[in-house]
Amino acid sequence: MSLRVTITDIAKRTGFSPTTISQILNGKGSRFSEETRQIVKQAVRESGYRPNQIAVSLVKRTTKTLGLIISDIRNVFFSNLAKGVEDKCWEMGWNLILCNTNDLHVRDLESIKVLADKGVDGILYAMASECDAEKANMSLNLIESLKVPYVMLDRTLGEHLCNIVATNHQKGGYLATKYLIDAGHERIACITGPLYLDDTKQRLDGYRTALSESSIPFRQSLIYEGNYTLESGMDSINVLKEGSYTAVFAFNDMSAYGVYSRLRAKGADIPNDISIVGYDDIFFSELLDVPLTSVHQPVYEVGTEAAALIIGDTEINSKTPRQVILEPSLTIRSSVARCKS
Amino acid sequence: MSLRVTITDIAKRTGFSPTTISQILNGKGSRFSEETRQIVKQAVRESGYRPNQIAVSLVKRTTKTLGLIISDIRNVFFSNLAKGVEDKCWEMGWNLILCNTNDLHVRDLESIKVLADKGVDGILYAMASECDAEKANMSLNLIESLKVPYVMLDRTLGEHLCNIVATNHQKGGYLATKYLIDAGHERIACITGPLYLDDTKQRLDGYRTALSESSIPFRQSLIYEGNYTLESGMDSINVLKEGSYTAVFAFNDMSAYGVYSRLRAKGADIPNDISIVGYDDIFFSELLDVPLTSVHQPVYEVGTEAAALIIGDTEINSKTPRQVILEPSLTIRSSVARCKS
DNA sequence: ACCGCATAGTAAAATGTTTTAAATTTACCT
DNA sequence: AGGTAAATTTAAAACATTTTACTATGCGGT
Repeated sequence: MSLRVTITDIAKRTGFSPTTISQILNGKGSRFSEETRQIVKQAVRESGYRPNQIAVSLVKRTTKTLGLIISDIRNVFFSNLAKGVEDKCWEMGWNLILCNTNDLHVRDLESIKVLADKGVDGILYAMASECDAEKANMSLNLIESLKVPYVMLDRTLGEHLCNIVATNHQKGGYLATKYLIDAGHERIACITGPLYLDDTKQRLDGYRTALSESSIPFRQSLIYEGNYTLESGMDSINVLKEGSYTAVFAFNDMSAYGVYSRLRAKGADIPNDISIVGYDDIFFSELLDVPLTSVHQPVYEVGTEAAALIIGDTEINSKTPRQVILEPSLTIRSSVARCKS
Repeated sequence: MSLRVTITDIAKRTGFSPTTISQILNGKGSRFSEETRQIVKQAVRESGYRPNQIAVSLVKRTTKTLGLIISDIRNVFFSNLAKGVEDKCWEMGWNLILCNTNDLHVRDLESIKVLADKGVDGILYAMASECDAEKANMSLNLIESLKVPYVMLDRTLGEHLCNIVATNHQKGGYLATKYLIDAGHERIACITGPLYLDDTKQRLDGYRTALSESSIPFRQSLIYEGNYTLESGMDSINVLKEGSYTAVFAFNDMSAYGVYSRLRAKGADIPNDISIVGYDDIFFSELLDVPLTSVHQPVYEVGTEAAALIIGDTEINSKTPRQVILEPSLTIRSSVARCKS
């Protein structure tokens, strides 16, 4: 009384056994007469039979499905990532289950369990930025105890050795800073993300490296610890001492928009009074009144690479973890001018 | 030899039968002694047993999973929608499989089949804008032949009667136009989407209604048929006769950005020379140099409503189709000024 | 001692496939 | 004919659950 046509229906209809149908359809047991093959294929075509993937998954112990855990799909960073993942999945005939955690650690945990229950063949995990080292370890221990292959996305976590595909944040920080230095800037304010995050630290490290390479002293007073929001970008301008910097390097575009709008509101001319470099190279940065120069991360590719890593090699967790680090580049627009002072 | 602990493991461990374990865990067959219950629950807790959802799905014929078919998750419209859907799914203990079609009809079709194969309990379908009436019918016939409950998102399709949750496009078109008229504008250019799409037609209808309500003649020369892209917004300004309009109503924010930037490049002062109203109320519209007034659609709510519709009622397709129409509103910012001429 | 009934628990079937090992049929060779 | 090898095809088990229908045990009442 089932709605869908099953393999047994095809069997009855053709007079062969389910085994025969299955083997012919899967190209196994290459010893069927050509006539039988044709009959079976014909019946399948006519009836529109398609194997129930739930049953297939149960016996094959594989779902050809990936789980993606991110904090918010509305964030363009994650939607780009998701697009990359989904495109690769499609290409390989896989599917994607999306889990939005709203940046809540507990939802990270619950999502991992649910995905494991659903039998996904791999989890792509962009850890909540709410996670400190302890919480991160909790997530990773859980996922490992569940024996689901996984790869971390974008964000490394201190000691824990695991598969990861990310962009080179140190390099990104360096690129942006070096560009400003080359334009003659020495007093470069820095709007960072939360400093307990590895990627933030790495960007800051790149900033310092570029500075010291040009023998420019590092000044703590030019560092503002933000949290990657528009608001924190705005706040930074209230806090940083006016006139103490000629350029600002914001660790993401969103906070760059914040400094941009606050600076403008104060009557500053961008880039002639203050230069700005962002990070992320969001599409909209191009549309700003003065288009924003920004560090471009190959986010889409992070998605495709990560998916490829798992799909190509489900034995992934038995081998030594792999680290794929993609290189950022600088998208030069109009928000930086030569330093006049 | 399976990795995960199964119900049989719990059965052996406790000395009870799998039936007992299952019934206790599912709160069925209420005739077990309290002692037995405790023993079983204890064993479950200690072993970390969680039912294999693939097996559960096979027997229960339900997956508690929704499929979402959209053209591009990077489009903020869709990521908002997806967020709504995912949030509702999470709330109800369901999951979401995401299918990106890159706006290709063939991928719509294939996605529908794959989702049916995976046994999703419902499909949320935002039809590719590439679809004309014929293709749309093909999709709908397929999905109906597969007997998967579904609801169309945002875009209606002429004759085919089905569940749909969408926003009131006619009202949106009216709202925007009326606002411009109230500001004294009479010659209002209109940058539409493809005119074979129902939602475009409806917005245009709203525009005409507002016009005729104020006895302003409709002029074909002020209509530019775009395709919802930045480029088509830019192109429109090249095509429309300069000076023939004092305001423009773009049918989405993206094309509004296009007219905005082209107009600015020509030295126009917005809003004093030309007023602009967009449609979508994308987050970034607020960040523009002169923030864009735009029709706000409750996109997130379209997602939650649609998910709720299916989750709450899997018998959905046996009943008469339901239409949920959400109302748009106008987000007023700074891109409209009183008409001077 | 037997009946009826409530209580506590379980065996077996079912879900739709794949896979393994075996059965059947055909063909060929003496 | 009889035997063996090769060519086809299939029965049954397995995957991990839930569900249906049944069994077993004990107890009170006559």
